[in-house]
Amino acid sequence: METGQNQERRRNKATIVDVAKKAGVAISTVSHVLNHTAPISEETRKRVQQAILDLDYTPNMLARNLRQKYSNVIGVIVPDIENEFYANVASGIFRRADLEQDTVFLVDSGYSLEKEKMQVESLVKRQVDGLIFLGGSKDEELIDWAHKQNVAVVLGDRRYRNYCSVESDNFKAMRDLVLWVYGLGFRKIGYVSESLDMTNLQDRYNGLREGFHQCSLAIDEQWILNDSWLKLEKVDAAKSLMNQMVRRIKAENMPEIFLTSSDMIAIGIMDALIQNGYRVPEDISVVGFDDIRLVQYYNPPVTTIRQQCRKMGESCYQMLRGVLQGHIQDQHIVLETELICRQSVRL
Amino acid sequence: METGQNQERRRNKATIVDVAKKAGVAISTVSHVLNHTAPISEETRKRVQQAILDLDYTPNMLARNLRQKYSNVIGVIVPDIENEFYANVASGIFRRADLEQDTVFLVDSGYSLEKEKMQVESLVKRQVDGLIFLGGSKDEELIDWAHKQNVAVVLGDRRYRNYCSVESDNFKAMRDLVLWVYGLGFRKIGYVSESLDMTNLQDRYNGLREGFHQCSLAIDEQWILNDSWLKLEKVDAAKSLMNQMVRRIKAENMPEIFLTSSDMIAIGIMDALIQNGYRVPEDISVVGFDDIRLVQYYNPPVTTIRQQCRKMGESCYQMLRGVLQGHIQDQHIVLETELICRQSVRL
DNA sequence: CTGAAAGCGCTAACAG
DNA sequence: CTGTTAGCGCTTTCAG
Repeated sequence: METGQNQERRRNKATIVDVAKKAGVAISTVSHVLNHTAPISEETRKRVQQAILDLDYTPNMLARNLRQKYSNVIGVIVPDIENEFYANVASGIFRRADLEQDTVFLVDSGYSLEKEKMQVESLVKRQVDGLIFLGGSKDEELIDWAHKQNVAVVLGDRRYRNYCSVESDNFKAMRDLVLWVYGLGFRKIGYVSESLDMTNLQDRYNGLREGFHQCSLAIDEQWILNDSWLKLEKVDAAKSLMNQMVRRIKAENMPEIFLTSSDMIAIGIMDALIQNGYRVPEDISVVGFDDIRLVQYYNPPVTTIRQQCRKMGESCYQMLRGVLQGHIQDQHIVLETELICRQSVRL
Repeated sequence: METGQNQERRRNKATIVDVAKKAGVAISTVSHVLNHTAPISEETRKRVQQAILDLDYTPNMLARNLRQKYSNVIGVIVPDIENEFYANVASGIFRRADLEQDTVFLVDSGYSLEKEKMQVESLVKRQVDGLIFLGGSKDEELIDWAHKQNVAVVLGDRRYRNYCSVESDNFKAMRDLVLWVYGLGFRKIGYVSESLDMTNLQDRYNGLREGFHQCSLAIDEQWILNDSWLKLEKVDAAKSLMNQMVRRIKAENMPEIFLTSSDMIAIGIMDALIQNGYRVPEDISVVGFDDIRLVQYYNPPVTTIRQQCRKMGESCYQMLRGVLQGHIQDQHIVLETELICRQSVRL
């Protein structure tokens, strides 16, 4: 932004001084009627109110917050707002925050640590009271830094140290899923996931292993895909990766079912499978994760693990308020998931 | 937020004074090394840098912006971040803003004027340089107010007065669509849209009428649905509304094709149609609008009008920078749309 | 109940 | 090249 220009902006905005002058009262009186911070005679209040209206005065929060040491603003950092899951969680935060008097500012880091750093610094420098980190990875230093700068932090869909957090029971979800498909008779089980650099992904993978273990199944590495590419362009990456796998593995050696860490990945896989002549679920079954809107309309509708996105957002916000008020710390909420049976699994 | 608590927060944060003291220099010197606003000897700079590191000092932007009169922050207001269209546009803004040094804060108004008002006021009071309003309606006063408060405003996917705006060519898109389906042989054409309280919706509707006019087709009101409910829960509302229509209108009097103002609505309609025994597109065809990801995976894949969402976001941002720098005003960008033929229209 | 005055943390002249 | 100082707009004692 060009400075010369901007210095012109806001030049003629009315300040509290103007209001005081116009109303013929002291500055502090205006402040008091504004904040109901002292009893003011009906008569002067009226005059002040009128002056405010006349001048179209709007208090400058920067100045106010500079004094007050708190801003009633919280920041939310998401890796990718186009991802329906994050959009849903964010929505939960917004809806919940609307009920209070907080304002929440959302920023999108685009899965880039560098950008995230800029965003978080920007938020912290503007004295937000708290920060909610949704997803994200390898940014632990940043979280610690924010915390050291005295801003309250809450983690959503992830976990780190003893920062307050709320997440799904990823381990249990995936373990139980394995047990379920095992019960259905599946033995050749594949798994496709983003690289395991996020705790939630790691948990799911661990749950998977535990499930395998409980069923005395050995993991066949050739059926396991963990690719970091899957994080950014889930559908396309999954499609391409699955195409490779189909080329690499003969039909009789393919898994009977693919479990995944994300609905988008499941979609990509099914696209590839179908293109390669496999029928879903007759030849190969697929299970998603998240239950985003897309999967219920896919053909076939996708069996998936539903996360309580909205609830997650609401809990994050509630929790943040708790730590802000000082009566919560080191709390970790775990949300139950739910298996949604549709038609992508052969029963 | 409880005041007592918050006043404790940030108590021990280092300020520029601490840094100056520690480095044994004047305050302004610190400021200068921070902002590269005067040449500083290598030696003192080093000392200052070290002090900054030692104290974990972070500049307080509130204080800085209080002096500088501009904040390098822009705000984005969306009606609903869960709506993929807005998420895409927002993403375009974020991506484009990352390239510059601006930080952008997004807020979600949840289609509520009251909430939007709070959000916008909050943004303006915090001295954002500019605001991008995406969608929204009946908030003209608010826009005027923001403008009067000296913040630059740009409108996305809408239009109002001579505020800078960027939107799709909604009129043309819908008119051409009518001509196209007419050319395909369709004569009984229905239309389902949110209520016409947004300029973009109004434009589409006008385009529709113009198309009808050019084809010398009369509009059959019983085939036209404009319901405000469709704004909030598009799919469910559309489904329910279509169920009603099916019950109201005998099969032989149903339209041969439904045009819509949104993909979500198209989905809802198709769901209802299919549930009622109609085949899409054999019995009735449907066309969407937006080309969100969902529709390419629907069964059948949906023919739709693609909007350049990402581009819209990028243009909004660019334009805002333009007006901030003062070399743009009263500019209105119109983005072309594209007809994406899939299988929901009988050819 | 109202007013005067001291800052909050920082920048921007202006001197030295 | 470095230091002094006067505010930015507001809140908040503390007197009156």
